[in-house]
Amino acid sequence: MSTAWRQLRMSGKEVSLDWILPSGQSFRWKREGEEWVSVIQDAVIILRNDPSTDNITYCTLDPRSPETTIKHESKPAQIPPSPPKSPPPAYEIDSAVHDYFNSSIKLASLYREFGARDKYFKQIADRFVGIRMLRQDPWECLCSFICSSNNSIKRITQMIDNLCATYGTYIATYKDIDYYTFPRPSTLASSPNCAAKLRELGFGYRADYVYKTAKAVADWEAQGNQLSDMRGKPYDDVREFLLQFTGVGPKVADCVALMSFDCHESVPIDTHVFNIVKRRYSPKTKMVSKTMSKVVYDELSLYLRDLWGPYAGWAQAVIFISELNRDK
DNA sequence: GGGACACCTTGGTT
DNA sequence: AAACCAAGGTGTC
Repeated sequence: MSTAWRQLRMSGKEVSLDWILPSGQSFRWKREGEEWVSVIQDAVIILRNDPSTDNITYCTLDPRSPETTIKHESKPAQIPPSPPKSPPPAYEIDSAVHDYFNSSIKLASLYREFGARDKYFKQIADRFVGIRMLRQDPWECLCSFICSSNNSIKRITQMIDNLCATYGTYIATYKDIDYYTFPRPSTLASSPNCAAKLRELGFGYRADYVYKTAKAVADWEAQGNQLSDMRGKPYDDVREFLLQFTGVGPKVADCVALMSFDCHESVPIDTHVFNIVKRRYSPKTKMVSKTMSKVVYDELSLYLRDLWGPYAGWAQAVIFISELNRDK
């Protein structure tokens, strides 16, 4: 039913799936017992956490397998079933998974540096180990974070599920859950009544943002561009580029820059980080305002970037998750 | 140019 | 139970 299990040679200190995958970087991971399942580069990936060996193994589903194709007749066949593709060769899956987890970046040394620069980080670091940034597909990341505005992780997840099930391409079923590709911008842009449909799918006022941005990106891509071309450009350029899209403000732009465009210094200031700064860092920042504004946003983001250094965004992820789990 | 204000919808709290 | 608030904010006056 699947290709062979392979090893993601990263220790628990380097990556903790249970912290990273459900905490609002990607909104597409499903937990199945000790496994985490999602789609990377249009292939279903199953990650298995093996605490006994302090290692993670993974495999990909073979879409042609009977076990994974049983459910076809039960779905509305609006999308013509394209002939099942064969799974990508193992080396491609390997490189995709390692790329997705930013595996060449060593977390241990980053934690050391953050701890040395910031007393508060040092204080919480022991309880929040293995928190790293994923390196996500640019369009999926951009689209997901447009949906994140004034919203909760739970509902964002639901919206993205609906989006993929409606506009994505079916890949395979695993443990009774169907997996789909993330729809391309051009698919959304050319789909009739897309914005209205998105509202029906629970997007609320974000439906227009997603549709307009999909159209803008599709047009731009039609001229021979690719979002991933922006990788490697300076943070300010990436940010300016992203801010042109409807539904993208400073916070969303910083998230996408950090999580998809390799801008490791980008520090998104969301409501949780804002709260924790008020509570823990405020005396140092002379930050008195109670509400967010563009100026306050820029000040805070810059302050934390200076405090944590070139990989400040990675420290932000740790702080963010610690705040999400404050009660635990 | 900054500061209210509205915005879809869901889930949790009072 | 009805009202209210917050949720990884943004666009618009």
